[in-house]
Amino acid sequence: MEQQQAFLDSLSTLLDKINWLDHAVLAEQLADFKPAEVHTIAFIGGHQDANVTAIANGLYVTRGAVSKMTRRLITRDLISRYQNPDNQKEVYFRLTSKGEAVRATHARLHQQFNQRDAPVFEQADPEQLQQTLAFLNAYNQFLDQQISRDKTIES
Amino acid sequence: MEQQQAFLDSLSTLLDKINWLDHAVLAEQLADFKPAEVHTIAFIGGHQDANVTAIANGLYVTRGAVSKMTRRLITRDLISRYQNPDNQKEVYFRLTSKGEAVRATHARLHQQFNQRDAPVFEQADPEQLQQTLAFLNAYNQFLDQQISRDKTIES
DNA sequence: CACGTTTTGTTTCCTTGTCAACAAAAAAGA
DNA sequence: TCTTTTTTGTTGACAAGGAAACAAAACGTG
Repeated sequence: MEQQQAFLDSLSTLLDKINWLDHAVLAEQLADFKPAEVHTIAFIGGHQDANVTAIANGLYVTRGAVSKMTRRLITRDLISRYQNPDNQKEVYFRLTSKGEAVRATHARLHQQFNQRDAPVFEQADPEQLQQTLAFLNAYNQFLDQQISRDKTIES
Repeated sequence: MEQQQAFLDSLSTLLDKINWLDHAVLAEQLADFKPAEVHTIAFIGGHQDANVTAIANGLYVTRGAVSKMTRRLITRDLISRYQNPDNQKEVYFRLTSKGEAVRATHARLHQQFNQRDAPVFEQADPEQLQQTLAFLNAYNQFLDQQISRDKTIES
């Protein structure tokens, strides 16, 4: 049990630190764009025909949040909105050329972040790394089960 | 490099899912309290003589955020504020009995969350678990170095 | 001690997100 | 087909936090 708590604490602070470091660079290199804007642009750039619901699920935010964010990105000419002729309900998004430029910069910075942390992965025992990935996968699968079980109970 | 990215993705979505599941229970069992309120109460309950700066560092938020939150918690009679006679600058906090009750409920729910995920830890190879914790520790230490290096460069 | 520097806490404005209520479209079922 | 249910996107009120500017207290050093 203490091990379990230690794991979770380790995990949360790890991500807190990474975000802290990344954020400083992002704020400087993509100064004209808010973090959430870049985040959404990156997702749309990586997922063809993404609609509001898909983006919300992918970013783990509500549809309301996505609806507002996409509206802003459209007015800033970073994404464009389109629909399927035989579906008047769903709304899809794609990047404009301006949005694509942001996505490219973001991808470059991400590689830079990876390089920053690369030593940790190079110095680690490959076996240890493998074991870690395996455990994270197992945990993720377990949580997926829990979530789908929750959803069926709710109904 | 793909391994590194896989690791980070795995990690982020893992925490997203845990938060999702926890949040549903918290919202129901501690309906009168916002997540951030409970979070702050838990920290103060676990750290004697916590001042604004200490809480901010511990929760990875700004002092401004803590200042606002503590003000609210005081008006809701969940914490109380006190100072040291020989220091007119720092402000410390402790839980009221009402706050203590919230902390206790929160602790109980946390145990419940741990029990929910216990199977993952029980079924995992102890060696695998050990390796995972070791890797997380190594990564955390590396980031601590990076952060302190950043701070010295800034100056 | 006195003066400049640092630390601490607060406040204001802005960004981001949730929740809940809603309307319109699509899907499901009788 | 017609009706009911579900899905999808939007909006408004509000919660939460960050950044920057600020005042007051504490510290450091000549």
